[in-house]
Formats: sequence, C-alpha cells, structure tokens
Amino acid sequence: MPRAGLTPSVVTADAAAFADEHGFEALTLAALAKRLGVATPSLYKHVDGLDGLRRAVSLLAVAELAERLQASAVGRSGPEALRAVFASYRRYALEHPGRYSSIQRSPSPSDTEAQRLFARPVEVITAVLRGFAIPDERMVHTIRALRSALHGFVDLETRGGFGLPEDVDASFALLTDGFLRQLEPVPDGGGPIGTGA
Amino acid sequence: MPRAGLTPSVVTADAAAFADEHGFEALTLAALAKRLGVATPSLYKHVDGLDGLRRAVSLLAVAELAERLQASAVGRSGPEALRAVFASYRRYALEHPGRYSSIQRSPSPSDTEAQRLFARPVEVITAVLRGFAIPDERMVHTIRALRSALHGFVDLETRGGFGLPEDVDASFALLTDGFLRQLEPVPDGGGPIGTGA
DNA sequence: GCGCTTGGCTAATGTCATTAGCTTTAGGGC
DNA sequence: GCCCTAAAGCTAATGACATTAGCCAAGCGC
Repeated sequence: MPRAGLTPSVVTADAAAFADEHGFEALTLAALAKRLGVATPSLYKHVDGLDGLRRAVSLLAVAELAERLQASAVGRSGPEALRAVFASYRRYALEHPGRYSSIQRSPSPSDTEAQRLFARPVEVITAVLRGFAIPDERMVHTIRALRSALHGFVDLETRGGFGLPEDVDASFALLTDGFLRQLEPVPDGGGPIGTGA
Repeated sequence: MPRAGLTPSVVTADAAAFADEHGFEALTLAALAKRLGVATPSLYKHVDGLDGLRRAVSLLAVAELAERLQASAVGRSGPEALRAVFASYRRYALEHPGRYSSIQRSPSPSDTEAQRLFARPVEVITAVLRGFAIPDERMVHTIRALRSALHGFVDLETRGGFGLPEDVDASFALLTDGFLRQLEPVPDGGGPIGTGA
C-alpha cells in the first residue's frame, strides 16, 4: 500500500478546509481520516489527537487572519486603514467560517505559542488605532470596543443571527462609520502602518 | 426503587444549572443523568435526546434573558433604559455563561416556537430604541450594531478574550457611552417601555 | 543491497447517544 | 381499599468516536 504522504501541515490544512465546508463542530478525526483516505489512528502520527487538531487549525486560522489584517492596513492610515481592517476581518470570517469559529476558544495561558499568535490580530488593530488621537488611558477600552463590535457583528452574521440577509453590507458600513465617528482622527497622524506593527 | 420525580422542566432546569457550572459544551446526557441520579436512557422520557435537551436549555435561557431585559427597561426610557438593558444583558451572561452560550446556536427556521422566543430579546431592544430619534431606514442597522456591540463584548468577556481582567467594567461603561453618543435621543420621546413592548 | 526510521494499519478499550423492550410505580376509577 | 393502566425508570444492545498498543512495510541514508 502506497503512503498517503501526510504531514502535520497537510492534515491541518485539510482540517481547516473541512471545517469551512461543514463547520468546526463537525470536524472529527474520523471524518477527516475518511476525507484523507486514511484510517483514523493514522492521524495520530501527525497531530496530537482531536484537541491537538483543533488547536492546530485555530493557530493556522489566527495567523491567516492576522496576515490579512496586516496586509489590508499596509500603506494606509487613519480612517482608511480602519475601514480596510474592518472589511478584511469580516471578509475572512465569511470566506472561512469554520476557521473563524476555531479561533473563538481562547488558548490556555500556559500555551505560550498560541498566546503569541492569538495576540497578533489585536496588535494589528492596536497599530491602526495609533493613527487616531486616543488618550492613552482610553486605548485599551477603545480596542475592546472595536473588537466587540467587529467580532459581535461577524459572529451574529456567520451564525445567521440577522433575520433579513439582504442589506447586511449596509449594516456593516453603518457600524464602521459609527465606530469611526467615535474616534477623533489625528489631522494626519503617524504615517501608514508598516510591516512591523 | 422509588421514582426520581423528574419532569421536562426539572431536567431542563438542572441541565441549565449544569451548563452554567461546567460549560454548555460539557452538557451531556450521561453527565446530566449522573447528576440527577438516574440512568442515561431515562432522560429520554422527558427530553428529546441531546439535541432536544440543548434546545430546551436555549429556550429557557432566551426566555429568561428577555424577561431580564424587559424588567430592566420597565419604567425607564431613552438613555436610562438603554443603559439598564446593556447592564442587565451583560449581567445575565456573566451570571449564566452556560445558558448564554446555549442561545448562540440560532434555531432552525422551521422551529417556530424557538423563532418566537429568540425574537423576544430583540423586541425589547427595538422597543427601547424607539425612544430615540432614529430614522426608520436606519433602525434595522442600528439594532444590528447594538446587538453586535453587546454580544461581541459579552462573548469576548465570558470566553476570557480580554487580557486584563481588572477594568472590564470601565470598558463596558465606555462601550455603552459610545453607543449612546451615536444615537440622537428624542428630547422626551415616547414614554417608558411598558410590558407590551 | 541493508537497516532503521516512521507512516500507516488492525485490534482493543472506553465513552457517549440512542433504541428496544421489560418492570414497577402510583394515581384514578370502582 | 383494590385493581388497572399510563408512564417512569431500568437493563441490554448497537453504533459512532477517540484513543492506545503493537504490528508491518515503505523508503531514505549509507
């Protein structure tokens, strides 16, 4: 019998694709093994059980998300950057609902690798907000408000929490505008957001 | 062997308590049966399997939440009512994380009973927002923004998504203020929110 | 060509959900 | 007070998964 050519990356990537197609809840070792044409226990050679697989998918997802956010902010600043980040955050969740769902379980504090990766999207957001005139003592609250609005909207949308599906784009635009209106933009703040964040 | 005296209500209430203590994910027929001192299959006399149990808990939770929101809005209007609703929404989620978690899976469109109950919290919010000068065409977007902010914050908080646990109250106060600032309150709009909503 | 690492397999165990079918409780009608 | 029946609870059996142990062969390094 020829080898299947699996590696941790291949398994994780396939798991992410499966989660996007069938939901993160439906991601199971048995289902993934079937998809890969392999017996279930074989997966243990590449990932550390179901928990390890879930963790791997969430790390993949959060890294991808951070990358997207970063990319959308590069070369932009202030409101323009914030709009871009909002839009790409939402787009990522809509394109990859299973992956997005996977990052909703916060990693254990002892998992420093995961902690590091999970911090990245927040860092991008923080960097973008530096282009606004936000007093230091309010910064953390503002970041939380931003994350809340963004996550809340996307979570409700991806779960089908909004009754009418038609003008969700308009709702999101209004949310974005509303958030921007709360920030006092610096006339022309720090330059564009670079790669360093 | 004497009877355990179970009923659908008792089973559901205990399931809700279990979910609050151990998380909605951990709610399992086997665990609940053990808690009730009964064999697992016995539960089928009262609830329709695991899915039925989850549904029952979510209906219980969403009804309780609606009641809380309603109660906090009664006798108040405008910003005062909105603040009260924000606060009681968050309090419910913090006091009953398992129940709150249970209402995050939106019911199937064919489940009209669930649809009806799930609409109630939104109706309370809608009633409160009527005390503000919001143009009709913006109402649905505003409701969505409000739900997003509220749900997003509470979801992040209950999942431990905020790094520093200390001044979360301050963050929530800021979120509430920020949202209110976006609404143009009617000088003295429609009276307080009544029981009919 | 040889051997060792390692990917993949089968077998076995344990947990959980679910169904079938039995037993006994306990309340209502007499 | 006594039976009779609906229903509460039980045990047994099945099937999906996750997980562990231990076997075997593929294919790379020499």
